[in-house]
Amino acid sequence: MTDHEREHRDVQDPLRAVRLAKLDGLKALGIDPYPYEFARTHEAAGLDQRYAGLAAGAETGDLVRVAGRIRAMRNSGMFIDLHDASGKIQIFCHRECLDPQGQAAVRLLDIGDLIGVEGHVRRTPRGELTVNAATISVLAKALRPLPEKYHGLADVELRYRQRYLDLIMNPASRETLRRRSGVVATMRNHLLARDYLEVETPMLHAIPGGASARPFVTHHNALDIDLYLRIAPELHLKRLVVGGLADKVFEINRCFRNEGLSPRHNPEFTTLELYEAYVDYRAMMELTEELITATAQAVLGIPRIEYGGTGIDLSPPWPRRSMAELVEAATGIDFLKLDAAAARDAANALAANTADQRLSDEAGWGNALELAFALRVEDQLIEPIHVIGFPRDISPLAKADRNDPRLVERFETYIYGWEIANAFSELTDPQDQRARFEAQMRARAAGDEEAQMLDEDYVSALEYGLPPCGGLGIGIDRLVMLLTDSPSIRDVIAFPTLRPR
RNA sequence: GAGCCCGUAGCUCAGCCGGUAGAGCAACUGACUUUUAAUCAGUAGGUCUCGGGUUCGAAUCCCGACGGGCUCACCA
Repeated sequence: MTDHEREHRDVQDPLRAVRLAKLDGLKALGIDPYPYEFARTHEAAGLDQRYAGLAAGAETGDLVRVAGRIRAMRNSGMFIDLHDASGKIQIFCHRECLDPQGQAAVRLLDIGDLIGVEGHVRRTPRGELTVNAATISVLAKALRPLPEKYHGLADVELRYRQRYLDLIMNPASRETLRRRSGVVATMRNHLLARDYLEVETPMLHAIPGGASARPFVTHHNALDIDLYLRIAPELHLKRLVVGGLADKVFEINRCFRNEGLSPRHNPEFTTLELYEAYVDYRAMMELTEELITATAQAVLGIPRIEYGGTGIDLSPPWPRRSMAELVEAATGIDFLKLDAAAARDAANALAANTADQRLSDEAGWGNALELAFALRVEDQLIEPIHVIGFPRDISPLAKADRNDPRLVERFETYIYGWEIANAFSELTDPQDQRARFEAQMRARAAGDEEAQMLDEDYVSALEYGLPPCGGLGIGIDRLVMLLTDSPSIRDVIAFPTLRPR
């Protein structure tokens, strides 16, 4: 169906025609169905709280003004359930209290309309807190009907495409997105309280760096150049530390990766990235634990989550185990004792039983260890854990391990088998950084589309001197999934990417 | 990108064993004036996602397209 056909059908829709006729009826009464303001005195939850002690059957002389969306009408409109963002309040429309224009207007109201009501507060004999409407203001006439009141909007596609309807109908959807806001606010406040400076760095990059991923390409007309939507803010944030803008910086914002969609991948997703001068990755482990337990505490009240029926205790400290150690525990193979060729063979042997990927002959020792980890360890890491001892060849921006040149000072934090955080002792040696980039460029030339590109200006920045520095990234969407028991990333993103209809 | 599953009234769903489509809610008409998914009586509402095919006959069987979900691959 084309847009034009859909629009035509909407115009033909009898349910819509009825509402349009009522709209005209309201105008005929001299009522503006789309007015400019309504001065309300209370939200529903505020009234509930204030009148918690009001006895059933009791009336008050208190005049209040409330506003919200009509969600139900009973007894031919005599009782109206009015919902606002805070909750529900019942409205009573009776000729003994409601003015004549209000009585006429009620007959033209529909479920879904937004109205404002002024009236006295009472509690009905059956115990429902109620406003006896003296006047009714139409605040927005709805031309489309709401979904079914009991089952709500269940169709997942419609829930994502018409999130506004989902939010009207499904309290759980409102709760999830409110918790998301709570997570972000908690992290921001936590970092600001620790003297981190919040900054914003470019979304449009000439060279997409800071991660291994395929970027979106776009075009700037005036400059006539292609630009890339950023895959990570990392390199710009460290430039700010080089400049001494602050010793601690952070950014909470979107990244874009041109890869497949899944219940755990949206093309645009939100990360927290932060950098702190003069500390190493061990400080980042402590900070990760602080931030995540603080958010759980803020939105759940306890440092414990329940995800898909699995209870997970987030209480710190979390164990720190090396990738090689975990792989050996799972497979009996000590990759630290293998050379690159043997490691490749061992990892490929682990993949042999499944349809999994295999390593090419050029793959390094680190790629082999990483594959073994992904195949045999990753999804077993349910309780929070910091995986340390990452291979150097898959970590071009991390400083070498102090004791083992094959490794770097990097960790990833896993919860429920998902990578939630990724952090390093940042590589600050410009010559080493150039060599790492060059190795990436060779991998790229060999066909690895996700290998990182050489960013000359970033190397220049390092040549002016980046202090010893810890860096940390936390994936906000997945963290929110865990904290809201959401099975799909689309549940925690208000407007997830969908194919246009 | 591959495999499996789904698409019926505005919404939630039956019907799928082929015989021209049904319920509840929403809407409309009326009753009822202290209800709580209000109730009662009645009315109206459908290119069964779209396009082909098989058949006397297709919502139902087959093929294709479109949209979605899940799994896998890439990845956070």
